Amino acid sequence: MAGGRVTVIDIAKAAGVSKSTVSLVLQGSPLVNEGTRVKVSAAMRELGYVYNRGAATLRQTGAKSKIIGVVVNDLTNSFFAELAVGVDMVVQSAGFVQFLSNTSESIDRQREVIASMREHGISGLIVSPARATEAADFKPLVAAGIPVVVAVRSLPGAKVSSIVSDNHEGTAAAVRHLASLGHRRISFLGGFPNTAVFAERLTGYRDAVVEVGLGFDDELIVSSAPSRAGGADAIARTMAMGNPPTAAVCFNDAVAFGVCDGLRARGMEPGRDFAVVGFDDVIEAQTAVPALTTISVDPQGMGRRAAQLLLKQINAGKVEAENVTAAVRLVVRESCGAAQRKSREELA
Amino acid sequence: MAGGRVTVIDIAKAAGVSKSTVSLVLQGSPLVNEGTRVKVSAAMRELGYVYNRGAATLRQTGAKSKIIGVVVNDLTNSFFAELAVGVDMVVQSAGFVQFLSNTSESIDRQREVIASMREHGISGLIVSPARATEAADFKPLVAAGIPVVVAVRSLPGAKVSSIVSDNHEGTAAAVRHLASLGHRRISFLGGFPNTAVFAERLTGYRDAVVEVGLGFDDELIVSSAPSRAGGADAIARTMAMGNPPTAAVCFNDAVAFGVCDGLRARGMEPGRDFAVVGFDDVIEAQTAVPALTTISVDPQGMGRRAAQLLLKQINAGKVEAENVTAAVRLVVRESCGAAQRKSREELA
DNA sequence: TGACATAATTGGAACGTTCCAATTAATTGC
DNA sequence: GCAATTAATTGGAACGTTCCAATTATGTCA
Repeated sequence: MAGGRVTVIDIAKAAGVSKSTVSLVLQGSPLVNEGTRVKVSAAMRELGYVYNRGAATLRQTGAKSKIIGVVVNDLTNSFFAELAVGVDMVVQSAGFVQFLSNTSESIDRQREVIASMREHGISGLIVSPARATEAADFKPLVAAGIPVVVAVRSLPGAKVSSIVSDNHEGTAAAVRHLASLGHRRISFLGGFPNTAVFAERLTGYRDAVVEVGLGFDDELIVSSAPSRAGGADAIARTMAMGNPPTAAVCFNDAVAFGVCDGLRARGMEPGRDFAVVGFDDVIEAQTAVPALTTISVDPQGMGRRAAQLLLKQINAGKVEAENVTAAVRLVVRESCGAAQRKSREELA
Repeated sequence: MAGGRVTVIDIAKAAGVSKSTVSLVLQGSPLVNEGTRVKVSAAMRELGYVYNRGAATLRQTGAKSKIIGVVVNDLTNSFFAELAVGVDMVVQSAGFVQFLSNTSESIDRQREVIASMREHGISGLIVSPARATEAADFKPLVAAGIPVVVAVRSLPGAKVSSIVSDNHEGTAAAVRHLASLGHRRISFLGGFPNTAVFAERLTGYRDAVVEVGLGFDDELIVSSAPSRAGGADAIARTMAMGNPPTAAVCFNDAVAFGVCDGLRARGMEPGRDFAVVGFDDVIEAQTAVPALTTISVDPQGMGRRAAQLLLKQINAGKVEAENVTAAVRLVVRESCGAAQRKSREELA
């Protein structure tokens, strides 16, 4: 059975050539005669040869391991699963293979995972960082010349490439849409204020709100945990104030769902009595009742672009940080009160 | 910057010992003196040493690579994403690292991916096979002594371990539940008849239907694509017959959603006019309207068990196929008409 | 024919680690 | 105080590959 594995020497012997020649055909060199090439290939098939990439990588100076690491903070969230699929697509067709790990927002786990990946000689890393990640955490990587692309969540001072969705434009579009529906008091609900994503989405809101001629009112900003429960909490606090808003753009879809819950608890129907817009366009957004109007970012496309960015850097050898922002688009469904109730046709 | 990487020899020199000693501390051998151990460790930290697992694996006879491969047919489906997370958990805490790839149901892709993993020297493989996978596809793996665990979809004649959900018991439980609600004509809708999963779920249905004293009626079995569209189609054909059923257990949740669509198209409300039960308990099942009564399988738990199974085999050295079936449970929500609607009845 | 270019092949050395047998240093027994 | 034991350490050799310089075979030109 598992007798000694068959090596390049075995097949050299079988084909009556030297191991060097075998190596040459392995890498498709034009130096080798057509006749010997087929002879060698036949022997490989015959003996069931499997290439030992580890040995090859060891010999080659440098780190051309054909492995790229992917680290996401929550694979359970379909947004990140899609992201990983996008990465896998392009990485795979470039002849690389993907090391994927999930950190569950644990920074310790993230450190372990990245260390392990380094030991395995990854030639690049795509990471959607766990919450408390600091820019310095990637210092050793870039010092070792390993390209890093940070995705989804931007990392303030890090000297690495990044790809994030256009948070600013997203919330701005949401505000413009709500204003066009006649809303004059629009809230911004949910999210932890000390994160980069929050800051970006908030300034998008703020800029748009003055752009359309509504004044900016501090009172209308109500932060909370970026979760369903957080949303319910935020809307409760919001509606308790003197001059409550009639619409809200939410930090993300989870918050938006919570806001809907909270509205119903006060006897108000989202979409009819109050307009709600989310952010992310998670799958549930289309099937929920009412279907959620939200800002859609294409996670799979984002994964693909992240991978392309990384591969470019790997091939270039030169590591030069590049920051790209992915376009987003407003998807109008029911929760903003604008549309026709026919969300279901989107599903096919 | 990226000057030659620091090796075990460099740190040996720095610590004033031999490379052998360094290797010893690397593997935590008790043979090395405490004093030298700290000296060496210090040097490692100082010089920023990173272990080269590839070189180590090369030296060690055998394939102890500390890499395990995970191949899923559709990572976009949250069921499989959860599965992967479960695998990652236990694999990770056992000091292994996960190579995850997505095949998108492409058998060619699957072959490529597995070949690539072999080249990288995986010490085990967990795979949820793409649709047309044949048992023979894993022959080379097991011949090479690489443990394989097939998950979710069983592979008829393969001599590998497997973990599948208890399909038989699942549909049986659904039938019993519907019968207890008074239904006398219960359909089985959707799914491709030529798959193992279909066969298991169907016999579960069939056995239960005679067990509760309803006769088995061929007419009540209507197959279709295992998708939302397929479900809509199946229910249309079903309701067109002479003596239509009043309830259906569906091949999976997607089919069940399609059945709901189809019912509404005929002016019937699922849960009130017709009972629907799904299978899988995808996330949308809880948020849909009406919330879907379904058979829940815990994909993350399944992933964990698959990983445990695999690790056991890796450690045992002996490869001995073992087949386990994971328990399922009926989750009663609204679509079967049993539960009282909470707050959403106005949509009807 | 000899000189020379070109095509194809080849033996060793190297990559960073672990293993083995062997060496040295420290400790014990009597 | 010397053999015997134990504790620490060590220098190669080896893993399977690729690279390099060197070699052999083949063809070309006056």
